[in-house]
Amino acid sequence: MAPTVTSRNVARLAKVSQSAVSRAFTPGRSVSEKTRRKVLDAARLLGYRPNAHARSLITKSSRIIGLVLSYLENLFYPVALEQLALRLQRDGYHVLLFINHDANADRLVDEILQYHVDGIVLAASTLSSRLAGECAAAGIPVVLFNRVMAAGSDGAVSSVRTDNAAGGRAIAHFLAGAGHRRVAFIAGNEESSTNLERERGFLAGLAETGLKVCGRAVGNYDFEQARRATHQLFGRPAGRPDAVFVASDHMAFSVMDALRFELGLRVPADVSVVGFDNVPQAAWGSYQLTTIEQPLAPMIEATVTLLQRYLAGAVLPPAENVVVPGTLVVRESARRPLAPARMPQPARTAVRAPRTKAVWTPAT
Amino acid sequence: MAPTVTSRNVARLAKVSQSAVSRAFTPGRSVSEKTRRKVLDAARLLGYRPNAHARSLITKSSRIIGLVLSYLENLFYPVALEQLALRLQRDGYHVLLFINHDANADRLVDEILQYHVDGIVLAASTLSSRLAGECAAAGIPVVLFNRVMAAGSDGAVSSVRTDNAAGGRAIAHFLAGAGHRRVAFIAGNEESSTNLERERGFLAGLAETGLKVCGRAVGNYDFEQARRATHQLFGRPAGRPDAVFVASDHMAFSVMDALRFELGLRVPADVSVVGFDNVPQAAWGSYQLTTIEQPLAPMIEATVTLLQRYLAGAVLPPAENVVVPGTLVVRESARRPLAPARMPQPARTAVRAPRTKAVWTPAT
DNA sequence: TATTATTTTGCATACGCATGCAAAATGACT
DNA sequence: AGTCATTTTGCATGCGTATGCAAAATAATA
Repeated sequence: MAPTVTSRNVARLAKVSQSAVSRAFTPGRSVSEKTRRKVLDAARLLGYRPNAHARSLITKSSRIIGLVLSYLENLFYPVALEQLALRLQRDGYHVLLFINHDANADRLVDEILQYHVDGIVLAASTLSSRLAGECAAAGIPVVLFNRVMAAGSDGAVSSVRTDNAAGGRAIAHFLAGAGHRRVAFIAGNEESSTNLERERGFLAGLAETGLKVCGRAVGNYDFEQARRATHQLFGRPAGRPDAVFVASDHMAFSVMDALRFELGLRVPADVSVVGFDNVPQAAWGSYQLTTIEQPLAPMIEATVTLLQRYLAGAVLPPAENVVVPGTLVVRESARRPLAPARMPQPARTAVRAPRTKAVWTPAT
Repeated sequence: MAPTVTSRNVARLAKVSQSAVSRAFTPGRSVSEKTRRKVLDAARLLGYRPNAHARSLITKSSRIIGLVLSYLENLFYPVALEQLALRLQRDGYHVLLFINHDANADRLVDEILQYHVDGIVLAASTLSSRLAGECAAAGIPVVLFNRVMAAGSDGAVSSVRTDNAAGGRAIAHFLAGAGHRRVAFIAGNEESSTNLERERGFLAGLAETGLKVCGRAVGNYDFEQARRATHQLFGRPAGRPDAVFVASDHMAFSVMDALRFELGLRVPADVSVVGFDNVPQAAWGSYQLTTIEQPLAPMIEATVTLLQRYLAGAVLPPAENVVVPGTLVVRESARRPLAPARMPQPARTAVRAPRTKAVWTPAT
């Protein structure tokens, strides 16, 4: 195989010491312009680049962020992934990917920790508190993306998410304002914090307008299951809902297709459909989906900021839960309110949850 | 920060030597069951996991594969990414992600090589031959995914792709067989090998049935540009095509939306639309897109096989270009032929291109 | 030019682990 | 119990780099 080019080889060629080579490649180190030039020339000649692994062994920083994802078919995650990776690259970090279908989180954690990543972004599965503890013990910061830890978990972990409850509530008022009285809900994964919050906000919003949900089915954030849920709710004419809030855009597309092409219903004439996420497809002509936008840019920014706060500090800052406001994007998949929707309080406000004290303390 | 747990700590606790710890964590090494147990117990107690960077420093294998992608909005890539990452995880490898929007490949290569990845999968941008040379010099195998090197490039690099030409040809015969006489083409990125091959095959296929393309526009694999291309081709009634082959599904969705909702044309009654890729959305009710399926499973398998052939061998095997057959998936977006399409020769055949000799030789 | 302040450089060492080698331990067989 | 084959173990070293420290070189000042 190719003989690895080391800093020593460069040093010899440039007639300087190995340390000089190292310093020439480390911004902010003391090197004269002359030797720096000599080193870089020699390095280019030999095709040398510093070995990141050897470097991380000493600096104790791999400049790698572990990202845990599950299914990528829902465009929300690929797009977020792209943004996050780009943002991190700007700062010299890179994303090591972990796909986690089954919830076999044990092996996953082992694998992640072996790489001594500088941080973990979790956008799949819910972190067990045991798992959070292990990362904490290893001194690795974890940021939950688009999810929070189950209430009552002991380990406090930082998180970034959209204000799901406010979004659900805004949708309730929007639908009620449009005169809908028979409103249904199609849930995602019932365990997930996103679904719990969206549903809670939705029900609360309905209650504020004197409504109750008239149908509920579970789509589990899956395209096919959402289709079945649609048949379940809209299969028989009797007592059919005239509006439905679907817990994610990805499912909402399935719902619209099923309504139109399998059940012969018109959207929005017969049924109003509202989603959540505002993935790119929501703007496509075939769907024109009214939905709550999850503002990716600020979410990514918050994620990176949280990570950096960890990386910078000698002392570990407390866990923080960032909540970003979502925006109702009105398109054509749902009837519009005649008058602007009335809401007791503004549904979208920047909410910053009270900082949770970190339970885990840095081991020296 | 957390004190790093090393193999020495474990060794001390387990009352064995550091080498014993190392061996206990390396399958296939000589350790008695007794000490192995002792070591694992101590390791669990301390929360020890071997440091992948230190390990890779010695073994000269990072068990990391670099994956270069650009835009993830076209679902083909996220899905491929997911499959690939899963497949590699099974073998103990992991994916380090590089997003490459602008074609600033120089910095990219520097970054990748620093991590001493065991291999590179390139699914974005076309590798300049200079770049291929650098990877070769560093002894890092490169596999192009869904693309090939520009003809005439000196560096031979392995690749895996669908038989794009055969696919384009099959589509031509399919459309001609359905009685279409005014057939247009919407190109992707005109530089890309995928587009070149698909277009070439399409034109060849049309020629075989005595047809010529009656319109052509460029969508550059972009949703919005595909929309504009559609207006360009179908904007005026005079001489309007009655069928169009769009170089990717992702663009085809845009084309269908534009035809239906902006130009008031019916698909397939007024215009037949055919795509390429068979991304999940192609099966969705709103599109029901007739398209060529890129068989992901065999493509991933071939990619991994190629990589492993490199990783295993002490001597570098020659570059190999794997071509996998695509399948025409007939749905509702295009008129169907009355009689089964007649084709001089079967359009889908497993073609394995002649092995290209590797131009670069291993440096020792 | 002599003296001091400042920058640059090289030396030596450590990061955490795998591995060749020889010593020790174990097992097999007279 | 004694000899030999085999397995297990520990020692020592090196992978490629960063960094503290002291020596050397340079710049600044008198």
